[in-house]
Amino acid sequence: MLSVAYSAEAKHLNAARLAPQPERLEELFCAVPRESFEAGEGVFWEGDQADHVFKVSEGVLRVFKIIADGRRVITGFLYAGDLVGLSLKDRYLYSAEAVTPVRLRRLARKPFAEALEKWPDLRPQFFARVCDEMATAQDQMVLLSRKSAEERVATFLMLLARRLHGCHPIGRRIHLPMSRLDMADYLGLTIETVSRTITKLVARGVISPEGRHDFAICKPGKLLALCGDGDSYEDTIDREPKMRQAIWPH
Amino acid sequence: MLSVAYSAEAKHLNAARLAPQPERLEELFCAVPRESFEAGEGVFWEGDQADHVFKVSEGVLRVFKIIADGRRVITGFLYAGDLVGLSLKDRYLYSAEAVTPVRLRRLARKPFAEALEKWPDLRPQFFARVCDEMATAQDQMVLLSRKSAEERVATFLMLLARRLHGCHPIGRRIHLPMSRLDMADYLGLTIETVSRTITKLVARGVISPEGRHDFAICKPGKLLALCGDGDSYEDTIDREPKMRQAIWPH
DNA sequence: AGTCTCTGTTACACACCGTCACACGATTTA
DNA sequence: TAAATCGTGTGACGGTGTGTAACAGAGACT
Repeated sequence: MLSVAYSAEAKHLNAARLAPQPERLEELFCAVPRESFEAGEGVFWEGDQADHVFKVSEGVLRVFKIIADGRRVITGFLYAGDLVGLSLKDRYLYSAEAVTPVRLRRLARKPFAEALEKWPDLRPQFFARVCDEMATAQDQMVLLSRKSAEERVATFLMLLARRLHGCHPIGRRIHLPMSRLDMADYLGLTIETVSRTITKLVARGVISPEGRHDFAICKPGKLLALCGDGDSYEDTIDREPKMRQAIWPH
Repeated sequence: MLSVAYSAEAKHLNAARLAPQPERLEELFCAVPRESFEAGEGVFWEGDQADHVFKVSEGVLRVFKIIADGRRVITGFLYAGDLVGLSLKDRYLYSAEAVTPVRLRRLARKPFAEALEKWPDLRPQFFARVCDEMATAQDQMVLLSRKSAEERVATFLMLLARRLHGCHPIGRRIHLPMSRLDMADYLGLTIETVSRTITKLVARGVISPEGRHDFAICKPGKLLALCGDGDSYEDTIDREPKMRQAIWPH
């Protein structure tokens, strides 16, 4: 199963460990075939032996934990380009399911780890990924700990807007591929509260619906203000596209 | 400033980069003198140039973020042995202050990073640290997202009990060095709710106060049940002391 | 001792959000 | 076509936790 579907990356025909030095972490995944998952299908489960690292190439994934009474907490949504399973425990810390139809590439830990050992240039990139994940987790803690329902929803919309901003430099449109329940479990709210809050934002003209899962941002400034991030040093202007190169290890 | 105050570690008299290969990550910090901070004093601030990595050797630190209206979110408490500032951004993601009088060792990023490059055996340990931090953050998200006030406080008490458990294998006593406000900002509650909830736990005989900042756990089983972690695969029995060695990179 | 300050506790009214219930539209099934 | 199912929106209602208090205790200081 060493054949590669994606011909543009055909220069890496061999298994990752035999390939020439990759410049980018993502290239490690080019050597393995893509797998497909239907919407709702599980990729791995919390507590499973954590044998693989994944790279999403299409679609959206949700990662979540379940606690007593079946309460679910979605700790993140993962989009194309994101890596999953980097947390270096022997077992997965969370479960992962496809929100939309998903295509991803799976790499066993061993070759992944060996690649990191072998090519030091990859390590800063890897650190940067883990670091971003940590930063995101911290922001989420802030959201869950101290933000109101409205601030949570606004923050979520801004998050998605920024994410799409990467693809569509213009365009104030957001697409919400996940259900209201997913949003609720991500934001620490209920579906009803999410629904009502969105309705309220629409009523105020901050956003405007274009179907159930698409919205236009009519007042970006207002939406940003509603996030409640009136925060220390973070500037209001869009930061430059995320540096994927870690600052250190030098 | 190469002299070392702590004579028991005098074998590492030189700067970390010149020292013999350390077996443990912590040893990197032996070469630098300890600094002292009074209770309430700041160590570094969110947004500061992240030039240093710290190891707490005595006392307790709180790390936190501030958002609009001065709302504060404490993302963690750090005890002796914990490392701070590992997140690999160019700027600190959070601020750090001393809860109690604190002594810590500070290492510039450069020698720290160089040590990681030079001695591959240290990398798994470093990964393990970051990974633990990630796992803790996830648990905290669960707590903040879906747990009731009582479950939050119970979880917090169990956390501290387990932490002290490392030092005192027996003894069902917990010491809360931080104020109720700190607890509240960590648990996403208000001081009043924290206070009320503790009172309730005392009234039910689950814990019993021994001064404002010390409690005895009278019914450990009950307290554990109140945590709401009735969770999938996590066993009820105490896990073996945390592995500090990462499973991989092998 | 007496006073001041700081932290923690308790009380009560209120707000936000969760719970429960049902309606609506879209899609699937009989 | 009718019925069922699912995701979603909206309303009424109530509970958990909040906010504003006042109060109690423990130290620190004169």
